[in-house]
Amino acid sequence: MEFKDNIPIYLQIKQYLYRQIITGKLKPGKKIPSVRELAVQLTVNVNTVQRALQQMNFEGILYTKRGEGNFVTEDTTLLEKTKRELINAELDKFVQSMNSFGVSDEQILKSLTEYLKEERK
Amino acid sequence: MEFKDNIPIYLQIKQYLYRQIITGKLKPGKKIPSVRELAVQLTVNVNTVQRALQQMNFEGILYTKRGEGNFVTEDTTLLEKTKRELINAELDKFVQSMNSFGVSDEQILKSLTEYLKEERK
DNA sequence: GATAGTGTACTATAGGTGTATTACGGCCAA
DNA sequence: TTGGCCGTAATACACCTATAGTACACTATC
Repeated sequence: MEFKDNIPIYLQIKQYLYRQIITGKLKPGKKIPSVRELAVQLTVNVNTVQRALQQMNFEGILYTKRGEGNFVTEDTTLLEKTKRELINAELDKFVQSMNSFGVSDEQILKSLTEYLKEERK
Repeated sequence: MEFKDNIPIYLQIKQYLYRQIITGKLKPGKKIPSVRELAVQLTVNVNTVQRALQQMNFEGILYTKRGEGNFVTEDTTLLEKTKRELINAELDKFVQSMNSFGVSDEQILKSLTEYLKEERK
């Protein structure tokens, strides 16, 4: 996995895992790869993976069974809520950013529509 | 100025200045506040400001007159180009992010439209 | 020339991040 | 019980970021 500089890797791992979970690639109640496996797979140190998992554990999106592994929460309500929140945060960031460039709400929609058209080529 | 953790301050300063320039709050050819002034204004160390300015200097968006100050470039073509690039980068990030959440292009437009409606309340 | 304001450079220090390594304790199946 | 996975913890090291402080060089102005 490639990591951007300027953003801590453990945060990028969190993002990665959140996306895996939200898109259903990692399913509720299912075991996720072990810290050592993830460390190898992401070419990162075990400690770095662990920091990400610890936080996600704290956030309730994962739970840990010592000696067994980490599992995706079965709380589908929380999962849905998390997804909505993440999407909303993206919208927030995006609109705020565009506004700070002096782009009005109407222009944002226009730009995005054009962009999506361009992208499809 | 409030800074987000997890992103280097000097990068946030760059973003801030880019936005000031792009939105015309800092005009082409005009002197920008001195490093010491900015440092106080942004409650940050001089060195941190300087790193941001150095990079922007290198990028051509600013030019330095030693002993006088930093000035916004008069190359309006570059300014326009920069603005387009920054906006495009935002669009890129946004769409990519939404896609990674399993949101299709059509859904993105829908979500954004709804979001903007909500926001206006 | 003196002064004030500008950018620039250097050192030292502190904290966060990431790595490498070692070690310990829990779980499970052979 | 043993061996092999698990998560967890602690340590030491290196790097980047940010701060603080000091000093120097350049410019304009009086």
